Amino acid sequence: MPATYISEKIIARLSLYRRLLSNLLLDGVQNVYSHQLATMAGVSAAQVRRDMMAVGYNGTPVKGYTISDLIESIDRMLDSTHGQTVAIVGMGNLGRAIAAYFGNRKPNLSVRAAFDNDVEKIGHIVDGIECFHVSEFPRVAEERKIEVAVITVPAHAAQPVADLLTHSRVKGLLNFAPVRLRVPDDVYVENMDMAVSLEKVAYFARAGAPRRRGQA
Amino acid sequence: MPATYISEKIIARLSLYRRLLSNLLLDGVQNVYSHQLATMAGVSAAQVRRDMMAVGYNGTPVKGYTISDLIESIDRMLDSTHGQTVAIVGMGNLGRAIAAYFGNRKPNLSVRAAFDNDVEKIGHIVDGIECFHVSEFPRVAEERKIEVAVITVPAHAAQPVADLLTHSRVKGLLNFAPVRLRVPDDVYVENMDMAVSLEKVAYFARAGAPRRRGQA
DNA sequence: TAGATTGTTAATCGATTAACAATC
DNA sequence: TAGATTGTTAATCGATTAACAATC
Repeated sequence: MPATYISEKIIARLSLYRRLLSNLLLDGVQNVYSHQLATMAGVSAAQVRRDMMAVGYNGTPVKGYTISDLIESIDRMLDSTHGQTVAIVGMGNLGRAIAAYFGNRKPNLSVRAAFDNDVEKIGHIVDGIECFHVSEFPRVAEERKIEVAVITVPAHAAQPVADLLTHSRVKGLLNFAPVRLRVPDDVYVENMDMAVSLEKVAYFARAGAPRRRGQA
Repeated sequence: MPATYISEKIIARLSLYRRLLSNLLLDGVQNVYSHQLATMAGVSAAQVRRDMMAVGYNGTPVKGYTISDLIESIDRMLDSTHGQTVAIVGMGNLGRAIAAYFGNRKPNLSVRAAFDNDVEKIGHIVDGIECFHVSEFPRVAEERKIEVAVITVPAHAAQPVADLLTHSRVKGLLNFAPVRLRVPDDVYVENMDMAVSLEKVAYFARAGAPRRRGQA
């Protein structure tokens, strides 16, 4: 692993920190200490300080971290300079819910197209997002420079869809289908496996919640 | 940690194994080797063998694992003997999508009630699930023995809802709201943070997918 | 038998925390 | 200054894998 090795976990934490910091800023708070941010994020203060190191942002012993500057530093780390375009594939219940959730919230990471194989849905604009037939994906992906896709199709359709997407320019998938996708090495897949997650919750509701490391 | 310490990760893997094994069984496959299951689950063969130890199930060098017996062993580990009841709180787009997704699929873990604060929705049956006003949660939770809840309310409502649920008998939460919930120590929370996940995917789509340990 | 796979331990790996001199 | 917090290293922790005798 190179010196600049960035783990998946730190990226997740940075994304969370950024949201928490933005909310603080809206409340008029301007500085924050590592232990405050740690409490909000559910991690240890040492973890926060280490993450700040990774971001390359320095605080001061007296004022802690300046929130606005810190957000900028996280932006530099997480955000693409040119912006990224997201597509949602599968406009069933879940796909539409996610379209509503993500629809045009951030300029830097915006949902710009939806796809389905139901002819009824095609051509319509749902939550401000234009809907195409799946077969049009290669063309639209090229036009709109789609690099990231959310898969919300039924389980049996997920692998063929993933194949189609990765043959276009897609390099990242957020997969809600209860299937492990086979993709090329250079494609990143994050599985949102709701069935597995619910079973985990049910298990620990019964067996008792395990102590987590970060929570002293 | 006691000798019987069971981590969150192994529970997630067992849940995944079980689904994969069920699918194999439907295809008429009766036995499976550790390396086969490992490939399907995206983990190493050694990991699978260690997990089988944790489950207490023994295979044989010649036939590997007998799928039907293995599923039974996983059932014994993951499932409650008396069944568990799930509620969905927040019947917006996402809540309804999840209701449709989980609605009455498994007898052992069934969604038995939904809650919202919109008077329009109350009294209706959506996807076979009865909908109540949130204020009725304590009563209905007691009647239907609800131990697990899925939170799909807007961010600002999530903490008050979590407070209400944990004051009833709920011991496990699957939280879709982009908020870290404060809950008593004995309540387990699994966060499904879609915004964080999407940002992770966007980052690694750009930076290149990291090598994962399990994937040789 | 011969050979692939198993159960199981020891070694490895990576992430997290504890600790503390430096800092403002 | 006095005191709380920072950046940073070393120690700890837990999870994963490598390895191999035992097995069928």
